[in-house]
Amino acid sequence: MNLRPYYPVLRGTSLLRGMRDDELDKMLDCFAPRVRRYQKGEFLMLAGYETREVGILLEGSITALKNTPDGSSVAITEMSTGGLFGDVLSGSSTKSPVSVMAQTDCLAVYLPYEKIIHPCARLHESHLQLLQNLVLTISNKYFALDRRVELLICKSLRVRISLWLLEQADEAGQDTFAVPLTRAGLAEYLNCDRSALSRELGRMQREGLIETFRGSFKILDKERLRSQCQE
Amino acid sequence: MNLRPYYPVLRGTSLLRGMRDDELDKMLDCFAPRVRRYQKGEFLMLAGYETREVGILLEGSITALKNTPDGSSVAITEMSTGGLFGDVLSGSSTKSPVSVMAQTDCLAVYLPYEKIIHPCARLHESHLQLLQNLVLTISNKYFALDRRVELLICKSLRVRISLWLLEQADEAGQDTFAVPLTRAGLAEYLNCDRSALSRELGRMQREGLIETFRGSFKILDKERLRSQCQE
DNA sequence: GCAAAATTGTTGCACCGGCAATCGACATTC
DNA sequence: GAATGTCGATTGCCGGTGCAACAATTTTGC
Repeated sequence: MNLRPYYPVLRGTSLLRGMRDDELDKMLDCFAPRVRRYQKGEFLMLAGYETREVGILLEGSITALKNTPDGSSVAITEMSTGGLFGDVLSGSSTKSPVSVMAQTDCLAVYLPYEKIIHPCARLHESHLQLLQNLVLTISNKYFALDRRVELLICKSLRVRISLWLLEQADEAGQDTFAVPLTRAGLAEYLNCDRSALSRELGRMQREGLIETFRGSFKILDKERLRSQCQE
Repeated sequence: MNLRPYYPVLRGTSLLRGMRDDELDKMLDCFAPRVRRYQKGEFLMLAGYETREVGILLEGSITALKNTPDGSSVAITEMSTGGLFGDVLSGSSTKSPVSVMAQTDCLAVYLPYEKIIHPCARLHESHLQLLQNLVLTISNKYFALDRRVELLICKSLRVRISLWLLEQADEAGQDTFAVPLTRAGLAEYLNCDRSALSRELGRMQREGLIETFRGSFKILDKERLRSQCQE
């Protein structure tokens, strides 16, 4: 299958960021990737199985589901066109802790991990860049998870919220920002009850620390907010 | 510096697992690694800085410290000879979230990340293995952290303990096992108070679920223990 | 433009678990 | 053997937060 029409998508991924057409040509020639179409609701990946391929979503969107200890499953991430999945997994010998389901009809291409990790003898410069990108991608996911842990181990909800707000503001580069999260979603990320989150955000507003409206947040007193984290 | 005396140590690391002498010779020749000695209490790595080297501990032991939001720092890991540090970090563009301190006098060798990620033109087979090992190492750390998150998001302490016990038993391959953790250490991992942990373990013993003595645990009723995790 | 569904805020209640203090069992050192 | 330090267990207290229920508002679908 000719992947050229999808080169802009591929270039947008953290794995193949900024690669030129001729570079992609050469690499994809090496990889001989398989491409597959899915209907909404089909599974691209099943929890409990190993995988030796890195998937890139060319069309549509997907949901990652994690099986809870009690048998049901909860959504943990959503990804749209250009999304990468199986990247961490294919490099490890672990069985997948998540299933990946097609949220809409979609199209995915799979790069064999063996080919990625074993640069061919021609040793294309772009392949080395790809390797670096792979490690970078995985490492960044590691640190994202690490920050999450740092949030989760904070005992009081007030601290978790404060840390999260400061982190978001830092990321946004300004003290006013919006996030694409509902209250329920934020509560889940912060691992607390939705009503408790509302309650605490309300308190923090009354104390003049922040202002909130839906997904928008404004930090009014950064210093005092930082001091909330002390314990 | 001649590293030959340390080849057994290097072979024991997840990065250079099982490499033959001649392979190590060739690779270390490529890498031109630096070696440095530290006195007890010196820092091998400082939080807040980037690093572009993977460190391997050749002698002695080290402690990884994480700066808490309130300014102090807590120990999160200890490593002895053969320990690997900076592996995840050097592949990312993140600033180190941890400092690494020499717990005893020690000796470390540093492999430049650039050289690791850019296999030289001679394309040694062992270098490709090294790359695979690097990705494997980082991926495994990711999944270890992922399991930690899964523990932490469980609301009740009873569930967290039950999950942990089942995971440990699974890892040990039998229902009786010992872990090198004090109660305080376990409490920290499970993110709870030490006394609360004792209380709950006591309750679980009275209920006939488990038996504990110091660092030893015995699961008496695996089925019922699993059912504890339901909510 | 209306009904249904989703999202958010609010509040009372109950209870889990953090905290602090105390005790006993052991190990280590002088 | 006395002194000291480490580790685990126990207990009373009470504050934070999960839970359930309901109201207010916005969004979605037809």
